[in-house]
Amino acid sequence: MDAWAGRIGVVSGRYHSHGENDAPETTIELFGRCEDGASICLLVSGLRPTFEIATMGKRSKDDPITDAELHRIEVLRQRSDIVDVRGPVWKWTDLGEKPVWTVEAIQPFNVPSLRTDLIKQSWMIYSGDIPFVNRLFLDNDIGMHLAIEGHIVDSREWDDEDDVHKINVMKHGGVGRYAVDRTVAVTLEHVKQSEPFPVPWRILSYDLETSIAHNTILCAAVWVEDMATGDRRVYEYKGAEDLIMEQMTKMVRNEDPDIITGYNIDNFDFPRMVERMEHHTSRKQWKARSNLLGWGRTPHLETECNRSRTGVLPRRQSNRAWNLGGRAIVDAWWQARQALKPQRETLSFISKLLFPDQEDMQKMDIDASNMDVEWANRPDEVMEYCVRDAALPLDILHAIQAIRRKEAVAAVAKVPFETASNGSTSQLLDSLVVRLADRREVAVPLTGSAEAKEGQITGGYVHDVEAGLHPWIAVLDFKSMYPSIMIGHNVCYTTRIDPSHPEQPGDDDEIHTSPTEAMFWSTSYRKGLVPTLLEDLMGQRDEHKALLKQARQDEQAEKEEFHDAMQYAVKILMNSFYGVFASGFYRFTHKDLGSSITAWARHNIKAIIQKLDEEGHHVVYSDTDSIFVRSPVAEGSPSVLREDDDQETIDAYEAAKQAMIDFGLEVAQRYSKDSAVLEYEKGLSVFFSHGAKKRYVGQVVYPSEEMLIRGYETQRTDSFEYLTTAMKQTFQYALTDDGDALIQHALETVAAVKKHEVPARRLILAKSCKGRVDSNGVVDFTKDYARPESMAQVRAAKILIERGLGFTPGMKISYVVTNASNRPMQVHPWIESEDDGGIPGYDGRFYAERLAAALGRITEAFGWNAKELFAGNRQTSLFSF
DNA sequence: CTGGTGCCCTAC
DNA sequence: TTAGGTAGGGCACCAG
Repeated sequence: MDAWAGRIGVVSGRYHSHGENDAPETTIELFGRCEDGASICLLVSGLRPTFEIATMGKRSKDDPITDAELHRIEVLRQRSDIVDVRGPVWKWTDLGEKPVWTVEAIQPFNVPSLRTDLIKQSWMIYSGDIPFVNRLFLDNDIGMHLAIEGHIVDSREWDDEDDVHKINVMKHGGVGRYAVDRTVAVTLEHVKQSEPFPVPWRILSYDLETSIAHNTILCAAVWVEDMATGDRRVYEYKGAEDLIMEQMTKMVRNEDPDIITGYNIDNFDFPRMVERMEHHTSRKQWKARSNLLGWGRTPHLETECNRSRTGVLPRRQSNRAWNLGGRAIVDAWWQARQALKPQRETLSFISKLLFPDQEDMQKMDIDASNMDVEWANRPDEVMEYCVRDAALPLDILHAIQAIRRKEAVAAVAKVPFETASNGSTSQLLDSLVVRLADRREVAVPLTGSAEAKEGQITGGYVHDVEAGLHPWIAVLDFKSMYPSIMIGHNVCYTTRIDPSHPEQPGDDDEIHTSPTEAMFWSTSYRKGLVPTLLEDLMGQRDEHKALLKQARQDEQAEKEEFHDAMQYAVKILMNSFYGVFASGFYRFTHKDLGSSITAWARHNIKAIIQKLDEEGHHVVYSDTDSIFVRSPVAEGSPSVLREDDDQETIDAYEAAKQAMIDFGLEVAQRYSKDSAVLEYEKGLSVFFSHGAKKRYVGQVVYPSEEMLIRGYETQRTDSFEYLTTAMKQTFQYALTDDGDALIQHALETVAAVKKHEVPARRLILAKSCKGRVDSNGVVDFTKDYARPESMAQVRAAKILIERGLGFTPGMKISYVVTNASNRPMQVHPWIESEDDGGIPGYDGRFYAERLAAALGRITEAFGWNAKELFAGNRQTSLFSF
């Protein structure tokens, strides 16, 4: 058999159980792509399913193992469903140091029932809910980029008329011939971590056009791209529905992509294909089902069709991401929504946003709401449209660098690509925390074993804002506040001092006591897992940032992109720690962790605010980890420069700016203490707020020149463009203290919309709309909304559904208010393909009122309130009440 | 008209 | 069945 060595990127993994009960074997199948471009299935043998047990109750190293305990272990060893019991090893637990035995089960799927049984027999279970594939990543300390030394057991080009290769694959623990270029067998010890490298993924993007009348698939288009070269190929399918599906399935298995994408495939294309598969076949016809939709990397087998996850057929558990054996399914809609937070979420809107110059990409030449007629009359154009819509998701994923960013997250968290793209935050952290716990001999509790968190913990402190304009504001920020608190105070599940714990500090022990009175060991006694990991991540980030800078200098674009993605991934991961550890369910959670972190944060920031105030430096605003403080500049210093200003004024402005910078840097230095680093983030020549927390605007003059807006309607995706633009202009005037122009502009914009002089396109509102679609396509809103009919976006969505225009739960619904004089107000969905969105006009009064309300908060500081803005003058309103 | 509730979206 | 957190503003709706 040919030896094979090389580097691979892992998309996802799963396991296959085989062997007899008296000689059970479990093989891990890792799927992915080799550095040379070939796809691969790696068969890893040698890992056995295990978990750990210990006795109940408190314990310390002073309590030796008793004969009774050894007897209990011996009884377990005799059980037919236990292969072996090894140990013990003394490990840290929240109830003291305990001897921990390792129990080997027959197969991974036997673990849950065995676990339950042992709990009934009063055993504590540790590491008992780690998915088997994860065990390999943890034990070998590997991530998604691997270096392998194995041997080839199968290759795509080999003929196999007499099943020789199939039998060989099965002999090495496989389920049969995999639909990959090469299948490589390897033993546990030859699976090693490699340096990260850009994996030459193959991505497939597809789009279906379907009949509105019959739900059938009319045609399909597919693009396949090799990321290494950028080469793309297109496939088109039409004709009988079952033939379309069979041909597509053959193509998928032949092209063998690692990642499958499309626009809204999670909620439309995949559910539709499964539904059509079920229409054409019964559950028993596994072969026919495989032929229609067997897109996984595994052979077409009955067992593969019956797998509830990572099998040959696409599946999903409830509303989570779809899964498929050996490939990752990444919806371009979801990625774009997360990355761009767009105002609207249709494919055409996103395309226009990302590729404004490419008009042919956006041309809407097909009436999707009338697809059956369009297909009957001009099938070629429909196909062209379908081909274009299949290509766009690839362009979108490139534009937002979605794949490389997920790959970087996977590399940092040391998980397969699929876990980074579709998994939860706690899975990413688990990967790092559990592997360190194993190395440190800390027992790993089960998820859900922690005491449930009752109610909410108190969060960050938000200082009241003073309404109005404030000149020369220095903005100071704590650098990674929560992570640095966790490091600085050694906050961890494993360092918390519980009054009932056998391990108690003596008088000489220095400990950290939080404002909530929770106590933590200092690092000199024992350093926590979390502080260790966070420090390591901080170091990694600095490294990548330095290499990024170097690559930029050397103009090495690829390297620059890589280190930027890596440093960003590290940042994301670091910021996830607090949230997961403050959650109620994580395995290493205790309610004191989260509340201590936020208590320290509030304590620190309030102390600084008070000290600054005592020094005479007024703090105008503060939120969680930031402080906005008035700088001591010369009295009468200008904070705005105008074109005709004389040199003296310019000099005074520059002097004030310099004073602010000096002040900011000085304060940052003086108030930084150990790991709590206060940074001088930026300087504002003017800061404005109407007096509401989390809503402000500022003119940044250091380190760059820009307008900074937070919270206001300009930042919100459920506002309308006309308001957003008007408000931005208003802020410009506010920051230059030009009250007259500000009021004039506000009055004009309100008056214009009142008189219907504004095109409806500028008044589109959009809000996310939940709902559940059942198998018949009926949408139920009552599970998500207390009163669905009272939600404007639901009413608009119902009109869309009625007209056969499709509805995706979670997607934004665009609508225009057509009549707000009655409650609930009348709304109309905006339909891009129709003239003027297919709406019968708009309610000018409604929009004028909303605009006046929003702008009125700003203009109030300049003497005009919302009612006056709406009326258009101040006099009448004085007498109107 | 007012106050309470449900919901969305944002800042950190 | 399903997994990062809390603080906060503001809108629409609805009961009284």
